[in-house]
Amino acid sequence: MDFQPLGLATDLVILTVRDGALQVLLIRRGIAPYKGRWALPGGFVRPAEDLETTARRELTEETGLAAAGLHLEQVATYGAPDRDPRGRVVSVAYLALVPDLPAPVAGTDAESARWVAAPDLLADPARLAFDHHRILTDAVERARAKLEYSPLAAAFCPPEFTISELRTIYEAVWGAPLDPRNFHRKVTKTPGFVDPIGATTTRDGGRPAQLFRRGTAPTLHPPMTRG
Amino acid sequence: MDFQPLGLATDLVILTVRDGALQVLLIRRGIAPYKGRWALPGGFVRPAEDLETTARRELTEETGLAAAGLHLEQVATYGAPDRDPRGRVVSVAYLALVPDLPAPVAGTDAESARWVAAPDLLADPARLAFDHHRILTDAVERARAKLEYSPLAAAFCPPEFTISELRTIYEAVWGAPLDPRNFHRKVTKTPGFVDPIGATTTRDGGRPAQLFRRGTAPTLHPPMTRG
DNA sequence: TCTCCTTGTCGTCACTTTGACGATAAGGGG
DNA sequence: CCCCTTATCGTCAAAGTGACGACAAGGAGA
Repeated sequence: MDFQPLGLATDLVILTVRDGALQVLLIRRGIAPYKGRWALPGGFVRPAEDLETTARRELTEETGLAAAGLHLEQVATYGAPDRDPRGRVVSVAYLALVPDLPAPVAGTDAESARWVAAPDLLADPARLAFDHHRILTDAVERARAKLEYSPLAAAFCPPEFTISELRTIYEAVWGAPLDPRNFHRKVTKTPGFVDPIGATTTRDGGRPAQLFRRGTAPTLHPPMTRG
Repeated sequence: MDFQPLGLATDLVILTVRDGALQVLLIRRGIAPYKGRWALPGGFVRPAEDLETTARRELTEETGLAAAGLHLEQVATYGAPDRDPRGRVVSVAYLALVPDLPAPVAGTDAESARWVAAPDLLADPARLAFDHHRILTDAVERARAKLEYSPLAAAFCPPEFTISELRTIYEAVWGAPLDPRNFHRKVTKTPGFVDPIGATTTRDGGRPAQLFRRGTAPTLHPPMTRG
């Protein structure tokens, strides 16, 4: 066996859609290195703790949300020898998708945790600590790709949602407007994407809209088309 | 910092297409645990060695192939606390796609390294050591998905190949026959998938076939359709 | 050499899906 | 009650797909 001085951590890319924009949860680092800089939330894996358990624990700690129902998936692992100046730290990155709920950044003071618009971060490779810009880039690309072939956009929505609300998610994540009529047709005709709940809502104004729940299909056939 | 007794390893899923079938390179374990069982090739990450460097080094060691031009990508990281009875070992899995070349399992004796048909392995969760069945499952699914939206099938081929040879790759990886005429139309009409080399070959028998090289498109629009 | 066999490549045709966009439905606010 | 907003349905042409016929161009064997 080959044990060496090595830290194992997970970093979280927690995405939500607020005010029609894709946002990432960042924390301001209180200690060196990169003290005072914004970074992805993360932490070390405890002995005998599974990687996903670590990620889910941190997700709860940072957002105050019950992590049980939230979507969480592994994205990639980053292990460049010099990625952390303190020593060898290998980080497993996870992507979490959370709905835009009332109590977002609970449990931490507002100074040190914030939602930040993803496009701004992606445009500036130097704004985040460590290699977190790369992690964020990979995670956002993963999310964008997943919206194409999975019904995962619903993970950004409350349990019951309208087609328009779902479209808002796609537009925010993909960063491009979609035709409401074609989107409606596509979503309702793709088997297993959404199931009508039988009720309507007027919370978006205008004509009352049907409410839907996420369907059971693991993948969409045919997929949604980007660009 | 939080250093704990921890091993960091990489495991390789090296895929090729031989005799029209998708095959995986396995090695027979010479030491406990799982002594005598078949397993994915892998090894520990050296101090100050990048993860991908480790993977590429092992790819060369196991196959005898110059790893420079081979496709190698990270798949996922497996870190269940009990996945290795010797202690906590976290493994980063990589997927390699190699062409069916004359000197496949060089540098090792034939007893301890072998190409094995992937479908057989996938069908029997108990045949591989550790959690390697899960790793293999994830890696093969990744490969199958990538053939849909990327020109990666060419990584299984020699630099110059015919459309039929490419179709053989798809059929082997997806495990289903494809219509030669529709496949030909699709491949040649998808921009950036393949570029004609201007020469022909009769190595497949029958009418001479155009030779192609892999195109430059990173993704296929529209994608190839499975099932 | 000629015929047949094998594989490669081009076409056709019906059907589905997509993108663009007009039109109508059904609430709420003045 | 009119108008504004959003929801939802419909239409139509263009593009893509699946099924399959037909011909091209080599090699093998009679």
